Amino acid sequence: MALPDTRTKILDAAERLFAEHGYSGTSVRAITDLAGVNLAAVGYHFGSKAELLAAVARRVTEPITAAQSAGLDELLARTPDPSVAELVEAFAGPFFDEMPAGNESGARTSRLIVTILSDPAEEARSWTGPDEDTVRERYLATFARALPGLAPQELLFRMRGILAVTAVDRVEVYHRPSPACSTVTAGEEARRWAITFLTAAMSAPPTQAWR
Amino acid sequence: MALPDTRTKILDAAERLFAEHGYSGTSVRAITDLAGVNLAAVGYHFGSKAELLAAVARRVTEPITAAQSAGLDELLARTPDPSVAELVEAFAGPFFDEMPAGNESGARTSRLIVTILSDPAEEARSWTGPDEDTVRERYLATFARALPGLAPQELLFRMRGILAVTAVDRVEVYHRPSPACSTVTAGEEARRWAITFLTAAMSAPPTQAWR
DNA sequence: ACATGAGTCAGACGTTCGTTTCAATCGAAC
DNA sequence: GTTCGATTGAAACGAACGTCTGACTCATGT
Repeated sequence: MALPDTRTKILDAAERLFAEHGYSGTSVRAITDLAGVNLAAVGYHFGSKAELLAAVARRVTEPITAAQSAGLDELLARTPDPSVAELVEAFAGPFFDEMPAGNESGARTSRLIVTILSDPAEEARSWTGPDEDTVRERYLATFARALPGLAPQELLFRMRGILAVTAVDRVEVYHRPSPACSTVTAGEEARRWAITFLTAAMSAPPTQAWR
Repeated sequence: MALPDTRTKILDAAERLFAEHGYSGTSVRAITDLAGVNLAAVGYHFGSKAELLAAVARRVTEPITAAQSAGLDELLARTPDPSVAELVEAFAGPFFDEMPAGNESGARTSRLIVTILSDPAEEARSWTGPDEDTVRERYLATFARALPGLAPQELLFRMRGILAVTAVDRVEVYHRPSPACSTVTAGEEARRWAITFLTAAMSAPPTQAWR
């Protein structure tokens, strides 16, 4: 078993700390301390704190984007016109697959995605590649075929809703636990709830007629 | 027309900067510079940066929470068993009312709510009062009556979904003024779309049977 | 006229920030 | 054994951070 190299140790520590405290709230020193490496190693391997964040973000989102793309490929190979439920599953599923039930690192990964997506820091918004846009456009087009009569703007609104629910659900928007729900929701259960919730939402009749 | 006093000027500037750059990303000096007041005024009027955030957060959320509470009162006075659509409207509506179409300060308010709700900084989580919890519990109970057969955990999941959609949609509105969506950033249209989306989602059949 | 107290001011406190420097170290190629 | 590029080490850089101090302003009450 080979020890992780300095670069990987930095990425792991940064992933954890960015997820817990955000970009501005995490110092380079805290990262190198947790990683057990020298302070200058961040500058050497990544150039700057902002580029480190970009590397962390890419490492986390790449498998998700790839799974979304592969899922759509499979779906379209099976049937030319997938159902809304199938599309929701293929789009939202990979977010949950990164977080198996009881897997602490998976929970941290989800938390990281949310933190980065919602981080207002300028550095947290300029790391995306063209893949994310491509996948989103492909799903948009397929959803449009499955939901005729829905105006493009409203479809876009609903797709943002998918992202919102899958992502923000991972954060405890209510930071206080409700007395009604003391038990933590397991990953698999949340996945099924989200699919149910989002499939119904996506299938809603158009708010206003279009065409 | 009376000029705003120092305390209000600080609150206004802090609201804007916290919304744009988050808690950790905003310095006290940036706030006082924008407000045109002395640096020490923050310490004098609020004690610390964390307490300033709490004051900003309370000023923004209080009218929303009050409107949610009043809306539920009206609804229950009209009918003992409101529909899911009515409940969604009463719960999610006030978030949109804070952002009239074309109102820049309203957009900033929405952005601030999201930023504070999702800010991982410790200081961003200790400002809520008991009102938010009370209102949430009341809606939870009424939703539970309108949706028999839905497990409490799944109901809580769905209520988080409401917040996720209303909140994160505002982020996108504020940050991505893409030309395709510039016309739809109007508050009233997004409001109707959200109600449609969320009513369908809340009305979905339970994922698993309960009781 | 004078004392009072809330409010404002410039300035400095010690700390932490991201980044940089440069010497020391290592492994492999020659 | 020597050389050399790649990596790590300790230390320091200037800037910015949140907070605090003590003097100053000024309307108000006496």
